[in-house]
Amino acid sequence: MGSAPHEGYGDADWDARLRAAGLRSTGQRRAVLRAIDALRHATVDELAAQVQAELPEVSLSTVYRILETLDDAGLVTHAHLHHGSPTWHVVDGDPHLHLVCATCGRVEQQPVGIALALADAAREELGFVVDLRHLVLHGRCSTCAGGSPGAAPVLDGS
Amino acid sequence: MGSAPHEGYGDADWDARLRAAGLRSTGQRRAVLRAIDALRHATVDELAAQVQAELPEVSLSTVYRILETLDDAGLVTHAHLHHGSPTWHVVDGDPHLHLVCATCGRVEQQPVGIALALADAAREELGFVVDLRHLVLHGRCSTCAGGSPGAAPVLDGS
DNA sequence: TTAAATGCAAAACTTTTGCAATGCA
DNA sequence: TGCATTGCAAAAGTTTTGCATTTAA
Repeated sequence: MGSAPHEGYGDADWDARLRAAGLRSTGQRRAVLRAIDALRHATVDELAAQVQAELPEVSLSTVYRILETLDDAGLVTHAHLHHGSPTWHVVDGDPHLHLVCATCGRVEQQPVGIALALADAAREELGFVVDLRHLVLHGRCSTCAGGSPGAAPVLDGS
Repeated sequence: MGSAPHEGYGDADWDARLRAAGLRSTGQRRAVLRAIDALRHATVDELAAQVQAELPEVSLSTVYRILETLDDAGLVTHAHLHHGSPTWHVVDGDPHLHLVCATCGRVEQQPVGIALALADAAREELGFVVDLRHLVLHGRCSTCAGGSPGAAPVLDGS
């Protein structure tokens, strides 16, 4: 798998990845994969709407079942970026973490590099092996934080 | 800002903290605070069960409303440590982050110190102000990771 | 041909809301 | 007493499940 952030995938790619994972390549599964790829960070109902724009007869329960299957197979993954529904995205060659702004709700992706030192420290000091793909940083983006790059980190309270 | 991790609070403390926050001190609110303090990391239904062991007539909707009120007032907070329900805990003088083991499900708390460098880097390189109180590290604890402190961080895939 | 996947509907579960009764200040 | 809080029940929203039908291999 390549390492450029996002070349876009074609149906043939999804077909191949499904088969490589030992899964049947169905129209519904390819449509869900296309939807996740197109929407980047989407909830179940957003994905279902996108899929149903093409294939109206696809039911919501099918989308749930497909997501579970694809997650188990490692083709997609999800993170709990907001309250409620998890957010889904494609697993490609570039591990990344998510930054979620508590004010405007925007989600940014960043390469995991910024957190490698933390992962090393956790492993060496605590014996804890961090899965950086599931790392979510909550806080305020540069716009909402007032653009002052020197602001103190939010740290009061527990 | 006290630094002993957990001295335990009495009813008088909760009463005082509620009043200091401008809230009425009701039996139900104090019971919810005691339950959160006793259970450390608990979901709504676990808290409701704990509260109802003492005050059986307290309804689930009241627990939801109390948690929202206490969260707004800054007396408690919550994190999405697992799928589904958020996990609640008391806000005391010691900010901490959570380590969640994907294998055994255990939750550890750690002081935020280990992540200060990450917060600094995010602020300086990206202008993003991280709220360390909401930081959750998913991965494998020392027991489940096989105890080998040199294991590579989980980093394959997206 | 055959087991896996899907569509539909119902069930299960979680969280929120309306409103009358209660209780803190 | 007055208004915030609570209890109860119903509603709303989300996710799962059962089963007959369809479909990929």
